[in-house]
Amino acid sequence: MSLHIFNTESRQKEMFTPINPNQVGMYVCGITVYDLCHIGHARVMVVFDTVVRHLRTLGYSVNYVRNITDIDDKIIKRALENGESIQALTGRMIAEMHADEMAMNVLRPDEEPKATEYMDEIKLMIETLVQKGFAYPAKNGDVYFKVKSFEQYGRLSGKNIDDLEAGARVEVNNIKQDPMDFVLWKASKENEPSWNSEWGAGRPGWHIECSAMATKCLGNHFDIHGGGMDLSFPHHENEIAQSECATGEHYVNTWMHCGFVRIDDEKMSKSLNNFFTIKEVLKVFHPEVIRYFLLASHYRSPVNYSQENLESARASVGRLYSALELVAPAKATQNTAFEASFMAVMNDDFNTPKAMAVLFDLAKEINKSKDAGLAGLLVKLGNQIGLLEQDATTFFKSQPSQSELTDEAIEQLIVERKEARANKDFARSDEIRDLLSEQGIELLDSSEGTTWRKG
RNA sequence: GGCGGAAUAGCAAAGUGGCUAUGCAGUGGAUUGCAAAUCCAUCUACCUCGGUUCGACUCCGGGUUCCGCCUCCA
Repeated sequence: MSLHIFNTESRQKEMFTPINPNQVGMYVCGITVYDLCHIGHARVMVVFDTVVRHLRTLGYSVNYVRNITDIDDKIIKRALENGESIQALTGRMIAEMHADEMAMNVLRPDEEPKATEYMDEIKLMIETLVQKGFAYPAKNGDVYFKVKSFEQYGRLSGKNIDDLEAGARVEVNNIKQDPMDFVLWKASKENEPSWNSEWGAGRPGWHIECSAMATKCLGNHFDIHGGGMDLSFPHHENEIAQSECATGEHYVNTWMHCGFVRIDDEKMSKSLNNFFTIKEVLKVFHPEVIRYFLLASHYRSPVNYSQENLESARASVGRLYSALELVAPAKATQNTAFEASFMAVMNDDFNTPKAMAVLFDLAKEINKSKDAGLAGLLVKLGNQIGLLEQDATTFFKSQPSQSELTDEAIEQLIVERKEARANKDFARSDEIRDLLSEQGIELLDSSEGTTWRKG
């Protein structure tokens, strides 16, 4: 049983074999930090977090690198609008991003290189490309990559250079030798942050940042490179061109791209202004509910964000936790068919929806058998994909809710209801149940007494 | 125009050349003072038209519709 991953470049599932046995180098394109992260960003974070967790479960030592783009046109523009410095803006947004990740139970990457801290590597790579004849400085101080000098350009996206030119959506620019050429170094305008270089003051283009950082952190040739679908062209195509021309080595073995989060069947994005930030959604839904929602579809498929879908996800996660509330987990039972299926489906290109189905089958078995070892196994397998990390009671009490009631006030009402029930005053008892129900608080009676939960 | 991806029950979402996916919701029953949770049973499927096949939702071909990329984008 071995891991198979769908490689965007070959458009098929391939058996995964790391370059160095037992070690995996993985680079994922991170965020441009000019605003808060939205649910689309959350998907990339959660998907690749799940990939890393599974690779580690398989015993690989993973070096997970995810960059931060902390210099770019949008950042400059936003800082100016806000009347704050670029560092203040990016520093704030990076802190917010880390807070979002922590809330979502996303493990921090092993390295988070920032573009502004890799200027030497970036300039060196551009220099090499110019020296080797793959790039040229233009008269205005920009430096461009000569797309036609790389014969294999288009091999990742399956695009043909001639078709691209016919598309006529490329920037009109008489400074470039060819309309397809893309910028490696941008001459700075007045009042823009800049770094000195042999081509004059400027800053790097977006594509070269990733090539330089990935190469510096993981070497010229590494195992996995990931990102959102929209990055496969032109960003990743350009990375291949830059890196392979500069180093002369094959850049990446496996390309992974995750699908979009949609709103009303349209891509969620900042430019369309139809996005929900992670923070907004966390106000309404528990982080594990959001994580479940994102993993309940295959990572390459689109997911549609909606209130209904999140509510359904909440009920589903609740079913898993109900089993754990019913049976306190003990040490996980070893060598079960459940675990074998779970591993098998995860090894099949990270089929998390099928992995969930295994979890539900397991939950059903726990409900029937009351087997504490199986409950432990449910927790163990859930944890492998970043779910079921909480105690069941804590989970049910920590659902975001509109309730104004304090825990003490709720307990108070439960005591009052207990007395009413003892006196067979069921009218008052039901009144209290309804009152709490309106606040989103559910009461659960059992032989051991009454407990409550939110949601 | 070029390249790529989708169409599965009320909703969400996997998958398979013949064998119950799974979850939410619904229905009937057990259980409960009433509920919740749970268990048992149960109703809803594979866009369309052809072809291959003993047999296709699954393979092949033609349609239709939707989405993404080709410009910054996760």
